[in-house]
Amino acid sequence: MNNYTDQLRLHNLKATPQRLAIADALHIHGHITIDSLYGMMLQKFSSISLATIYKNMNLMIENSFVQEVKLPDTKSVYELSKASHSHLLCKECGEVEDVTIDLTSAIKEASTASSFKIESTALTFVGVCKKCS
Amino acid sequence: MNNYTDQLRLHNLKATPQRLAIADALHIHGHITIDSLYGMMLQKFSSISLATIYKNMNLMIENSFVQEVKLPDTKSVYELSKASHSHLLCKECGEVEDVTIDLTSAIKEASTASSFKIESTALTFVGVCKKCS
DNA sequence: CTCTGTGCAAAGCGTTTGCAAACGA
DNA sequence: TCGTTTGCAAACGCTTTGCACAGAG
Repeated sequence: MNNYTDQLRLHNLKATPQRLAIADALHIHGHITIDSLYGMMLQKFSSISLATIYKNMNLMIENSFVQEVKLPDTKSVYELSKASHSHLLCKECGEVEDVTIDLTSAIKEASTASSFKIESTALTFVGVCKKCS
Repeated sequence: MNNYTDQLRLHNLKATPQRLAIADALHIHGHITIDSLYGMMLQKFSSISLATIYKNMNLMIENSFVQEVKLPDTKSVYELSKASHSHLLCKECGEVEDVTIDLTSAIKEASTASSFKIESTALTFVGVCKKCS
Protein backbone atom coordinates (compact mmCIF):
# COMPACT_ATOMS: atom_id res chain seq x y z
CA MET A 1 0.00 0.00 0.00
CA ASN A 2 1.86 2.88 -1.55
CA ASN A 3 1.63 6.42 -0.20
CA TYR A 4 0.15 8.72 -2.80
CA THR A 5 0.33 11.94 -0.77
CA ASP A 6 3.10 13.44 -2.85
CA GLN A 7 1.70 12.24 -6.16
CA LEU A 8 -1.62 13.89 -5.35
CA ARG A 9 0.11 17.14 -4.42
CA LEU A 10 2.08 17.06 -7.65
CA HIS A 11 -1.25 17.08 -9.41
CA ASN A 12 -2.56 19.97 -7.29
CA LEU A 13 -4.81 17.77 -5.22
CA LYS A 14 -4.93 17.92 -1.43
CA ALA A 15 -4.20 14.59 0.16
CA THR A 16 -7.41 13.72 1.96
CA PRO A 17 -7.99 10.24 3.34
CA GLN A 18 -10.70 9.64 0.74
CA ARG A 19 -8.39 10.57 -2.13
CA LEU A 20 -5.57 8.44 -0.77
CA ALA A 21 -7.96 5.51 -0.59
CA ILE A 22 -9.12 6.10 -4.17
CA ALA A 23 -5.52 6.18 -5.35
CA ASP A 24 -4.80 2.94 -3.47
CA ALA A 25 -7.82 1.22 -4.96
CA LEU A 26 -6.79 2.26 -8.47
CA HIS A 27 -3.24 1.13 -7.81
CA ILE A 28 -4.29 -2.25 -6.47
CA HIS A 29 -7.03 -3.06 -8.95
CA GLY A 30 -5.68 -1.39 -12.05
CA HIS A 31 -8.99 -0.67 -13.76
CA ILE A 32 -12.23 -0.04 -11.94
CA THR A 33 -15.71 1.25 -12.58
CA ILE A 34 -17.28 4.05 -10.56
CA ASP A 35 -19.64 1.58 -8.93
CA SER A 36 -17.03 -0.86 -7.79
CA LEU A 37 -14.89 2.02 -6.55
CA TYR A 38 -17.84 3.26 -4.51
CA GLY A 39 -18.30 -0.21 -3.07
CA MET A 40 -14.66 -0.40 -2.07
CA MET A 41 -14.71 3.04 -0.51
CA LEU A 42 -17.81 2.20 1.50
CA GLN A 43 -15.87 -0.53 3.26
CA LYS A 44 -13.30 1.99 4.39
CA PHE A 45 -15.55 5.01 4.94
CA SER A 46 -19.00 3.81 5.84
CA SER A 47 -20.58 7.19 5.20
CA ILE A 48 -18.71 8.28 2.09
CA SER A 49 -20.99 9.84 -0.49
CA LEU A 50 -21.21 8.96 -4.16
CA ALA A 51 -20.96 12.71 -4.76
CA THR A 52 -17.51 12.64 -3.18
CA ILE A 53 -16.46 9.87 -5.54
CA TYR A 54 -17.69 11.78 -8.57
CA LYS A 55 -16.19 15.09 -7.50
CA ASN A 56 -12.84 13.47 -6.87
CA MET A 57 -12.77 11.44 -10.03
CA ASN A 58 -13.60 14.50 -12.08
CA LEU A 59 -10.90 16.54 -10.39
CA MET A 60 -8.39 13.75 -10.76
CA ILE A 61 -9.16 13.46 -14.46
CA GLU A 62 -8.92 17.23 -15.00
CA ASN A 63 -5.57 17.22 -13.24
CA SER A 64 -4.33 14.21 -15.23
CA PHE A 65 -3.90 12.02 -12.20
CA VAL A 66 -6.45 9.53 -13.51
CA GLN A 67 -7.73 8.58 -16.94
CA GLU A 68 -11.02 7.26 -18.20
CA VAL A 69 -10.89 4.22 -20.47
CA LYS A 70 -13.91 3.94 -22.75
CA LEU A 71 -14.61 0.36 -23.75
CA PRO A 72 -16.85 -1.15 -26.44
CA ASP A 73 -20.19 -2.48 -25.18
CA THR A 74 -19.48 -1.90 -21.50
CA LYS A 75 -19.03 0.83 -18.92
CA SER A 76 -15.92 2.92 -18.67
CA VAL A 77 -13.17 2.02 -16.26
CA TYR A 78 -10.64 4.33 -14.64
CA GLU A 79 -6.92 3.94 -14.14
CA LEU A 80 -3.99 5.91 -12.75
CA SER A 81 -2.32 7.90 -15.53
CA LYS A 82 0.76 6.23 -16.91
CA ALA A 83 2.79 5.98 -20.11
CA SER A 84 0.73 5.53 -23.25
CA HIS A 85 -0.53 1.99 -23.68
CA SER A 86 -3.34 -0.06 -25.15
CA HIS A 87 -5.98 -2.24 -23.52
CA LEU A 88 -7.26 -5.76 -23.76
CA LEU A 89 -10.86 -6.45 -22.82
CA CYS A 90 -12.11 -9.97 -22.19
CA LYS A 91 -15.64 -10.20 -23.50
CA GLU A 92 -16.35 -13.17 -21.22
CA CYS A 93 -15.29 -11.95 -17.79
CA GLY A 94 -14.88 -8.24 -18.44
CA GLU A 95 -11.29 -8.15 -17.26
CA VAL A 96 -9.19 -5.28 -18.60
CA GLU A 97 -5.44 -5.59 -19.02
CA ASP A 98 -2.78 -3.18 -20.15
CA VAL A 99 -0.56 -4.00 -23.08
CA THR A 100 2.19 -1.95 -24.65
CA ILE A 101 2.73 -2.39 -28.35
CA ASP A 102 4.49 -0.49 -31.05
CA LEU A 103 2.05 1.60 -33.06
CA THR A 104 4.48 3.76 -35.02
CA SER A 105 3.77 2.07 -38.33
CA ALA A 106 0.01 2.19 -37.76
CA ILE A 107 0.26 5.88 -36.94
CA LYS A 108 2.36 6.52 -40.03
CA GLU A 109 -0.10 4.63 -42.18
CA ALA A 110 -3.08 6.50 -40.77
CA SER A 111 -1.53 9.95 -41.07
CA THR A 112 -0.45 9.29 -44.63
CA ALA A 113 -3.92 8.10 -45.55
CA SER A 114 -5.67 11.01 -43.89
CA SER A 115 -3.32 13.99 -43.54
CA PHE A 116 -4.27 14.28 -39.87
CA LYS A 117 -1.53 15.31 -37.48
CA ILE A 118 -1.91 12.43 -35.02
CA GLU A 119 -1.15 13.11 -31.38
CA SER A 120 -2.44 10.10 -29.50
CA THR A 121 -4.23 6.82 -29.91
CA ALA A 122 -6.91 4.94 -28.02
CA LEU A 123 -6.75 1.25 -28.82
CA THR A 124 -8.70 -1.59 -27.23
CA PHE A 125 -8.42 -5.19 -28.31
CA VAL A 126 -11.48 -7.27 -27.59
CA GLY A 127 -11.19 -11.01 -27.17
CA VAL A 128 -11.07 -13.83 -24.68
CA CYS A 129 -8.51 -14.00 -21.92
CA LYS A 130 -6.46 -17.03 -20.96
CA LYS A 131 -8.64 -17.97 -18.00
CA CYS A 132 -11.86 -17.83 -20.02
CA SER A 133 -10.72 -19.86 -23.01
CA MET B 1 -30.50 9.34 -51.42
CA ASN B 2 -30.21 5.57 -51.34
CA ASN B 3 -33.16 3.33 -50.58
CA TYR B 4 -32.50 1.36 -47.43
CA THR B 5 -35.74 -0.63 -47.40
CA ASP B 6 -34.07 -3.91 -48.28
CA GLN B 7 -31.07 -3.34 -46.04
CA LEU B 8 -33.38 -2.76 -43.11
CA ARG B 9 -35.33 -5.91 -43.87
CA LEU B 10 -32.13 -7.91 -44.12
CA HIS B 11 -31.48 -6.84 -40.56
CA ASN B 12 -35.00 -7.80 -39.45
CA LEU B 13 -36.18 -4.24 -39.21
CA LYS B 14 -39.44 -3.05 -40.72
CA ALA B 15 -38.95 -0.19 -43.14
CA THR B 16 -40.79 2.69 -41.52
CA PRO B 17 -40.35 6.24 -42.81
CA GLN B 18 -38.52 7.18 -39.59
CA ARG B 19 -36.05 4.34 -39.98
CA LEU B 20 -35.44 5.10 -43.63
CA ALA B 21 -34.71 8.70 -42.70
CA ILE B 22 -32.31 7.61 -39.97
CA ALA B 23 -30.49 5.36 -42.42
CA ASP B 24 -30.25 8.21 -44.92
CA ALA B 25 -28.90 10.60 -42.30
CA LEU B 26 -26.25 8.08 -41.27
CA HIS B 27 -25.38 7.44 -44.90
CA ILE B 28 -25.05 11.11 -45.74
CA HIS B 29 -23.25 12.30 -42.63
CA GLY B 30 -21.18 9.25 -41.83
CA HIS B 31 -20.90 9.78 -38.08
CA ILE B 32 -23.53 11.50 -35.99
CA THR B 33 -24.49 11.97 -32.38
CA ILE B 34 -27.94 11.19 -31.04
CA ASP B 35 -28.64 14.88 -30.60
CA SER B 36 -27.75 15.91 -34.11
CA LEU B 37 -29.69 12.96 -35.46
CA TYR B 38 -32.73 14.10 -33.49
CA GLY B 39 -32.31 17.59 -34.90
CA MET B 40 -32.18 16.26 -38.45
CA MET B 41 -35.20 14.05 -37.93
CA LEU B 42 -37.21 16.95 -36.52
CA GLN B 43 -36.85 18.75 -39.83
CA LYS B 44 -38.43 15.81 -41.61
CA PHE B 45 -40.94 14.69 -38.96
CA SER B 46 -41.92 17.68 -36.90
CA SER B 47 -43.46 15.55 -34.18
CA ILE B 48 -40.93 12.72 -34.00
CA SER B 49 -40.12 11.74 -30.45
CA LEU B 50 -36.68 11.33 -28.94
CA ALA B 51 -37.97 8.00 -27.65
CA THR B 52 -38.40 6.87 -31.23
CA ILE B 53 -34.81 7.79 -31.99
CA TYR B 54 -33.55 5.86 -28.99
CA LYS B 55 -35.71 2.82 -29.61
CA ASN B 56 -34.63 2.64 -33.22
CA MET B 57 -30.96 3.20 -32.55
CA ASN B 58 -30.99 0.47 -29.93
CA LEU B 59 -32.76 -1.95 -32.25
CA MET B 60 -30.44 -1.08 -35.12
CA ILE B 61 -27.42 -1.71 -32.93
CA GLU B 62 -28.78 -5.03 -31.63
CA ASN B 63 -29.43 -6.09 -35.22
CA SER B 64 -25.97 -4.97 -36.36
CA PHE B 65 -27.28 -2.42 -38.80
CA VAL B 66 -25.59 0.42 -36.91
CA GLN B 67 -22.58 0.66 -34.63
CA GLU B 68 -21.69 2.95 -31.78
CA VAL B 69 -18.26 4.56 -31.87
CA LYS B 70 -16.99 5.55 -28.43
CA LEU B 71 -14.54 8.42 -28.59
CA PRO B 72 -12.11 9.85 -26.03
CA ASP B 73 -13.31 13.01 -24.28
CA THR B 74 -16.44 13.41 -26.32
CA LYS B 75 -19.85 11.87 -26.95
CA SER B 76 -20.34 8.71 -28.93
CA VAL B 77 -21.20 8.87 -32.59
CA TYR B 78 -23.09 6.29 -34.65
CA GLU B 79 -22.38 4.91 -38.11
CA LEU B 80 -23.80 2.34 -40.49
CA SER B 81 -22.07 -1.01 -39.98
CA LYS B 82 -19.34 -1.69 -42.47
CA ALA B 83 -16.06 -3.57 -42.78
CA SER B 84 -13.74 -3.24 -39.80
CA HIS B 85 -11.91 0.07 -39.74
CA SER B 86 -10.36 2.62 -37.42
CA HIS B 87 -11.28 6.23 -36.71
CA LEU B 88 -9.62 9.61 -36.71
CA LEU B 89 -10.95 12.27 -34.37
CA CYS B 90 -10.01 15.92 -34.81
CA LYS B 91 -9.68 17.44 -31.37
CA GLU B 92 -10.26 20.93 -32.79
CA CYS B 93 -13.45 20.57 -34.82
CA GLY B 94 -14.68 17.19 -33.62
CA GLU B 95 -14.80 15.71 -37.11
CA VAL B 96 -14.61 11.92 -37.28
CA GLU B 97 -13.17 10.14 -40.31
CA ASP B 98 -12.80 6.49 -41.19
CA VAL B 99 -9.40 5.06 -41.96
CA THR B 100 -8.46 1.51 -42.85
CA ILE B 101 -5.05 0.36 -41.78
CA ASP B 102 -3.33 -2.95 -41.38
CA LEU B 103 -3.32 -4.04 -37.75
CA THR B 104 -2.20 -7.63 -38.15
CA SER B 105 1.22 -7.03 -36.63
CA ALA B 106 -0.26 -5.05 -33.74
CA ILE B 107 -2.73 -7.85 -33.07
CA LYS B 108 0.02 -10.44 -33.20
CA GLU B 109 2.15 -8.41 -30.83
CA ALA B 110 -0.70 -7.94 -28.38
CA SER B 111 -1.81 -11.55 -28.37
CA THR B 112 1.72 -12.77 -27.86
CA ALA B 113 2.23 -10.38 -24.98
CA SER B 114 -1.06 -11.24 -23.32
CA SER B 115 -2.26 -14.69 -24.40
CA PHE B 116 -5.66 -13.24 -25.20
CA LYS B 117 -7.48 -14.64 -28.21
CA ILE B 118 -8.16 -11.34 -29.97
CA GLU B 119 -11.32 -11.05 -32.03
CA SER B 120 -11.68 -7.38 -32.80
CA THR B 121 -10.13 -3.99 -32.23
CA ALA B 122 -11.41 -0.51 -31.49
CA LEU B 123 -8.86 2.08 -32.51
CA THR B 124 -9.21 5.83 -32.56
CA PHE B 125 -6.43 8.21 -33.50
CA VAL B 126 -6.75 11.65 -31.97
CA GLY B 127 -5.14 14.61 -33.67
CA VAL B 128 -5.74 17.65 -35.83
CA CYS B 129 -7.30 17.41 -39.25
CA LYS B 130 -6.06 19.11 -42.38
CA LYS B 131 -8.58 21.96 -42.24
CA CYS B 132 -7.78 22.79 -38.61
CA SER B 133 -3.99 22.83 -38.86
C1' DC C 1 -6.95 30.89 9.92
C1' DT C 2 -8.38 30.26 5.24
C1' DC C 3 -9.73 27.70 1.68
C1' DT C 4 -10.90 23.29 0.06
C1' DG C 5 -13.22 18.91 0.63
C1' DT C 6 -17.01 16.13 2.53
C1' DG C 7 -21.70 14.40 3.05
C1' DC C 8 -26.39 15.08 2.42
C1' DA C 9 -30.40 16.19 -0.17
C1' DA C 10 -32.23 18.00 -4.16
C1' DA C 11 -31.89 19.01 -8.91
C1' DG C 12 -30.53 17.87 -13.65
C1' DC C 13 -30.08 15.37 -17.76
C1' DG C 14 -29.95 11.67 -20.90
C1' DT C 15 -32.24 7.36 -21.61
C1' DT C 16 -35.88 3.94 -20.98
C1' DT C 17 -40.55 2.29 -20.21
C1' DG C 18 -45.79 1.76 -20.51
C1' DC C 19 -49.53 2.67 -23.02
C1' DA C 20 -53.07 3.76 -26.66
C1' DA C 21 -53.38 4.87 -31.34
C1' DA C 22 -51.34 4.37 -36.03
C1' DC C 23 -49.07 1.70 -39.28
C1' DG C 24 -46.37 -2.02 -42.04
C1' DA C 25 -46.59 -6.42 -44.15
C1' DT D 1 -55.79 -8.62 -39.63
C1' DC D 2 -51.86 -9.16 -36.43
C1' DG D 3 -47.84 -7.79 -34.58
C1' DT D 4 -44.76 -3.91 -34.57
C1' DT D 5 -43.83 1.00 -34.25
C1' DT D 6 -44.87 5.62 -32.97
C1' DG D 7 -45.48 9.59 -29.86
C1' DC D 8 -46.45 11.09 -25.43
C1' DA D 9 -45.76 11.27 -20.58
C1' DA D 10 -43.91 9.38 -16.72
C1' DA D 11 -40.25 6.90 -14.60
C1' DC D 12 -35.47 5.84 -14.12
C1' DG D 13 -30.58 5.92 -13.15
C1' DC D 14 -26.44 8.18 -13.24
C1' DT D 15 -24.15 12.50 -12.42
C1' DT D 16 -23.97 17.18 -10.76
C1' DT D 17 -25.04 21.02 -7.70
C1' DG D 18 -25.83 23.89 -3.34
C1' DC D 19 -25.14 24.20 1.16
C1' DA D 20 -23.40 23.74 6.06
C1' DC D 21 -19.89 21.57 8.57
C1' DA D 22 -15.30 19.37 8.92
C1' DG D 23 -10.61 19.09 7.77
C1' DA D 24 -6.00 20.08 5.20
C1' DG D 25 -2.22 23.11 4.90
